[in-house]
Amino acid sequence: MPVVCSCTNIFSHYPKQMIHSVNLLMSMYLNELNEPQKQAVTHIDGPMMIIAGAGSGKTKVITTRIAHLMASGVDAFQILALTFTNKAAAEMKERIEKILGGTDARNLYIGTFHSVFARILRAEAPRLGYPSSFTIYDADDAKSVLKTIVKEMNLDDKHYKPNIVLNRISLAKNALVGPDEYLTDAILQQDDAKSQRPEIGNIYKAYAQRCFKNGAMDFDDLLFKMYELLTGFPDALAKYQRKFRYIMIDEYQDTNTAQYEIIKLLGAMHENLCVVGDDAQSIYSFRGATIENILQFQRDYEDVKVVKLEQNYRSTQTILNVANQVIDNNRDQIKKKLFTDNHEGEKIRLIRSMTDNDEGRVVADMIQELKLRNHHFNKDFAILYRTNAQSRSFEESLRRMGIAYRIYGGMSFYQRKEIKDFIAYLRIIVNPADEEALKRIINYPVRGIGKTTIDKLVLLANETERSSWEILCNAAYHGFRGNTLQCIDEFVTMVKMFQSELTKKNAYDLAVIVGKSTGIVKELFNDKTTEGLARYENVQELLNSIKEFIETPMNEEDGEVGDKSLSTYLQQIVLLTDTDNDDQHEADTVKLMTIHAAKGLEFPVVFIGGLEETLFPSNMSINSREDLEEERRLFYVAITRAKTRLFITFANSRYRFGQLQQNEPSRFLEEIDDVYLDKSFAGSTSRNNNGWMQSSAHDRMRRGFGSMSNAPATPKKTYTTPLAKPQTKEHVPSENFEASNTADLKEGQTVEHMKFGFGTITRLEGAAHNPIATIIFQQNGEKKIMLNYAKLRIVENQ
DNA sequence: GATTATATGGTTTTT
DNA sequence: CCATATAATC
Repeated sequence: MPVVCSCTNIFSHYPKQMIHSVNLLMSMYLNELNEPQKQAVTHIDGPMMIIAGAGSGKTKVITTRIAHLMASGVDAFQILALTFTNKAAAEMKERIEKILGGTDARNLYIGTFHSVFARILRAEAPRLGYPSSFTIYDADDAKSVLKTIVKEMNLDDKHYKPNIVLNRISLAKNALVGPDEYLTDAILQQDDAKSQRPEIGNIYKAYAQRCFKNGAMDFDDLLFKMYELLTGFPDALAKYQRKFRYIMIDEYQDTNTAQYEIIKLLGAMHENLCVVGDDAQSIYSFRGATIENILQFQRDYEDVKVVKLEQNYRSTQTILNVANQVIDNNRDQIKKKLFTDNHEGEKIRLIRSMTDNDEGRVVADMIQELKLRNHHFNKDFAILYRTNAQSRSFEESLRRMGIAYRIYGGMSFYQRKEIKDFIAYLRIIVNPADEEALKRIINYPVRGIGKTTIDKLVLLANETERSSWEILCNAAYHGFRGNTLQCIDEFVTMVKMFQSELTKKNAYDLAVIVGKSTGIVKELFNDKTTEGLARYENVQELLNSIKEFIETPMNEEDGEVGDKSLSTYLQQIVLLTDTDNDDQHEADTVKLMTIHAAKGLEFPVVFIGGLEETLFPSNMSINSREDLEEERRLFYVAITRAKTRLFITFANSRYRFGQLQQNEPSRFLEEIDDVYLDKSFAGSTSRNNNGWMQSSAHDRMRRGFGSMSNAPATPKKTYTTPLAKPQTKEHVPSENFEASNTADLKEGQTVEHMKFGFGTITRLEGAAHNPIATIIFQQNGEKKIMLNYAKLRIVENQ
């Protein structure tokens, strides 16, 4: 090999004969950068802050900089890069690998705050009194613990709702306030007293104790305990300071106090800290993030190099102008001048519709049209919205049009009941103290350990300061008798068997044994309902995912605790989100997601839905300047996702909690100059008015049949038009359609169903309170109709 | 003790 | 509208 140093592989994709010297080599990838980008990449030692505007090539800069560090002789093992999502981490890894062409990138420590800290905490757990196989509680587990604590403390669960309490505790942890400090902090106590919830501090304390007893940490603990580790154990601090010589932080504007302090500690020895962020895109203050961190960064270190990336390579002039104009209404911001060399592009289209369903239909129509006229693919489109609940109307119309789509976020695969139940078994095997897992499975599948027994168990556990599991193991001693005792013993024997297999079998084989021995798989298999089938498939999918985990070659960056153990698997999946499964990411589907989930992504064509008061901005956020400005930043993020075309839509009214609610157009719309807008679809008295009225009348009728259309969605699957080939031929109800009294129905009658059309009743059955009619429809064949829900019109008596 | 009917209340946003 | 918590019934 003719070339100079160990850094050859970086340039392996360049023709060899071009390679003459290191300087020339470096200039090759540096040449692809603009001036400020180059400055950011080539700065090696000392603190640096990169203010990276939307679409300014931030990821490119970070990845190139890491490659450059390695080219300059920095050991990959000494580089730590922290991101907010697994997806961002994965993308970075991939891009660095591409630049390096070799395997060196494997040794980098790249991951989310939570997953990197979880890994470290697992290695250091004993210092903190935790088992190294500690469980990570997700929000559901945490809320469940809180619920039991509130009950045990005899507090009113109407006042102490798990969501509210957890939020409060979460904010405290993110601000590095422990239970004792919480209880003695006058202001916090005052706040809680004011909101009629004076006991939150005590709940917090009990919650922390309970989690510890259960050998569990919640999401926030992964930060909080990491901080405790670094501050409480100087040798641990020194160890990681030495290890991470170079640290990079992505999305710095979204860091909270805990993250900020941890970074500060880790970076204190070498001060090779590089933070990247954009204050205009700070959208996580509800999670404790504070823009202050960006400002404070310059105060904390001397000689901070500051680089601003202001050239946008993503969007058209028009899109950028609109974004700039909107964000300009915010008072709190670092002034930037984003510019682009891109084309002016088309105007932004503003679309008004009557209802949320119309909004969905218009967007689907528009996508169809653009596909035909401009040769777009499905994957060129994204539909973004403020709340997950908004996805439905888009989903329905895309389905009806036969357009393939994929929803990100919402309930993820691992949050489904059947999956959580199965996983609970795996959790209890690894960590028998995990009360939440035990609670889920102690009587699933039903084995005769009912409420009475469980209540007694919990009482005993609290009295004796032991875990429920320990008590179960000595059930006879603790006074359980007869059939109950037998059931308990059988359960204990089974779980102990699993535990003994833990060291002998790999995670997949063990999971298969669990599925068999518990009877879960068989039970789901025997459930032939649609939902049961979906659940069965989901469990199979889970087993597949475990297998995949086992078979994936081990990454060195998994470091000292990296292994294929069950507990590593469990740790990995709680920290995974729906958005992270990027196996489908390249699939040709329209992408639907919240704006939060869309951060960092870009799409050729973007639709932003629901630009209405009370929704966007959310009515939770209109009472303070800070909150409103965050909503505006959110809008800014949404706008800047678009590369060439942007559509903004809003509806006059939408269904909320099953009721039609009227809304004003969002105040944000007034902040956009008309010269950038195409409002031909937004007029209030346009010719389309007629069409709207008709379609919303149609909507109103369809609403009556809500029960028919919600087939359970299978996770991780792309919806390629389940309704494209409709099983039901659409029927337009007659003018005079009026539901008849179902008590008058007789066999042999001809009836009209609003959806299925005309048919003849062949059979009437079912209990009086739940009568069921079998009807042969002319268009749609035989159906069983629940008369309590369906509306039927008697056409003629036989 | 388990299965099923009824009531209630919930929508920001996420690791 | 939907999901989950409680009450009612077998």
